[in-house]
Amino acid sequence: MEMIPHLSENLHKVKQFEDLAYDDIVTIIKAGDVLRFHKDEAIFREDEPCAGMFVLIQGEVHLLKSGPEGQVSILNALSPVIMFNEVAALDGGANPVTCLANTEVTTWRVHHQKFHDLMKQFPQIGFSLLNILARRNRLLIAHFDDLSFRSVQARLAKHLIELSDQGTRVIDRTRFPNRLMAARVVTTPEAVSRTLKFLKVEAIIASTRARITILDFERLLTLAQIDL
Amino acid sequence: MEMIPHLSENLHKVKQFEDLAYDDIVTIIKAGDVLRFHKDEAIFREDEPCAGMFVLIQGEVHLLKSGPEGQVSILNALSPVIMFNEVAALDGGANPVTCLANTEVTTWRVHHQKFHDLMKQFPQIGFSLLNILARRNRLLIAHFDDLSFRSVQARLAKHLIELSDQGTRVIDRTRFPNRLMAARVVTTPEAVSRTLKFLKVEAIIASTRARITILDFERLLTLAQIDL
DNA sequence: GCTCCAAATTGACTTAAGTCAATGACTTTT
DNA sequence: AAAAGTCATTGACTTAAGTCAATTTGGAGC
Repeated sequence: MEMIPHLSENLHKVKQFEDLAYDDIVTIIKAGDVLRFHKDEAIFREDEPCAGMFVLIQGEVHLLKSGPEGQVSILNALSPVIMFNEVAALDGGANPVTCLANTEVTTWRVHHQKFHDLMKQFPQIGFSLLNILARRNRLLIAHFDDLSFRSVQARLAKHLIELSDQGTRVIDRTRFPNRLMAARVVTTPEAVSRTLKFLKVEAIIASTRARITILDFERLLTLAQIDL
Repeated sequence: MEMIPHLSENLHKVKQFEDLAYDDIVTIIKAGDVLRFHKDEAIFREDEPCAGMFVLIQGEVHLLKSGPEGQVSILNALSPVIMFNEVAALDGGANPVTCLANTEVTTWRVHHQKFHDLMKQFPQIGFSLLNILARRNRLLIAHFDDLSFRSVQARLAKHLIELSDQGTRVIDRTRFPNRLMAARVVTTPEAVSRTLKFLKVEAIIASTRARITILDFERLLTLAQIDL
């Protein structure tokens, strides 16, 4: 338990836990375990019995759905510090999605019964969970909208905007290979390649094997069908 | 306020309120208003400022997203007694979806600030909201899965199963015209028509202009890619 | 009965996007 | 440096599903 100081610091960053005293945090930490995963390892899989409530401490994880022929659609990419699988932990049902470690990953986990005990003991956890769930809901509704009304081109344009939102206009293709973008946009790597080529020809992006640079944000927004 | 006894009975059926005393329910009712809507009237629209938290008392409402060319994708059809627009009420953001009255409708509504006051006063509301949100989340994840991996044929097969789940093997086409099924399955009325014809030729359903009868549940499940 | 109407059906066509296979470019290993 | 491996790119083809425009159907009302 030499990890408790370190962990408590991390758990404290989880919005649900931010109003709690140090002693309470220690209590909470003791209710769960630290689990580590290697890159590309499955943390849990959809339809399996509830794996519990996780907090991502280090690394990056992907929440995804997999199709009958091994296709993969990514719902969300998570960075620390954040909760996940809270839906299954709440209702005790099967994991709704598959969760893969996209890097070396450190998590903290509580079984869902214990999680319920904690919520009883610290009602604050439950209340802040409401915000998380509301946010997740909005994200999922946005996905529904995208898949209902946007073409692959529009979805990819939107995704490029999102990727560049978090920093510069440059996207490192070794971090985001076509296969990964395809999974996020719900299409194939070939379609990504062709769409990127189109954007390149139109001088909306510059693209080498190593990186994509956004040249014309305005037109990308138009293609993404985003009206401001 | 002659409606209070009637309303209190209805609100009591909302899971969030079931543990509350009569006096508390009266307090809650007074915090909101009863609103009525005609068939096909908009109760609120997506992207507009938070319309508040609603409870459906009577009638049926559709939660939907609308596309740039007037297309419509239905996320959910609600029957009493149930809450809706809780996401916007929680975070105070814009309504995430459009809500249409599918029949004459009676609702009860609280503005989101008052809703927050109520949650403070009656924490039970917040806790049971967690369950609702978890359920909504699972529904949305299922939609994501459907749109990612299932063809129109598979989605329609699934929808027919869902419709017949709630009763017999017979579906009244005057209640569920092609346009409506298309909106639920995220496709066009023509595609619904063609798919129904295919199912008819394959003797999986019988279909007249008035009603659809499911003949072969097993094969419908297979087409819907549902494995039990 | 007949008329009118909205919805369903059907045909013909277009199109976005998936599939499969070949090639090319860069990286890592040995 | 050669070999192997991975990923991107491109071409050729297929296919599911959307579009548009008749045409048909089965009421609802007269």
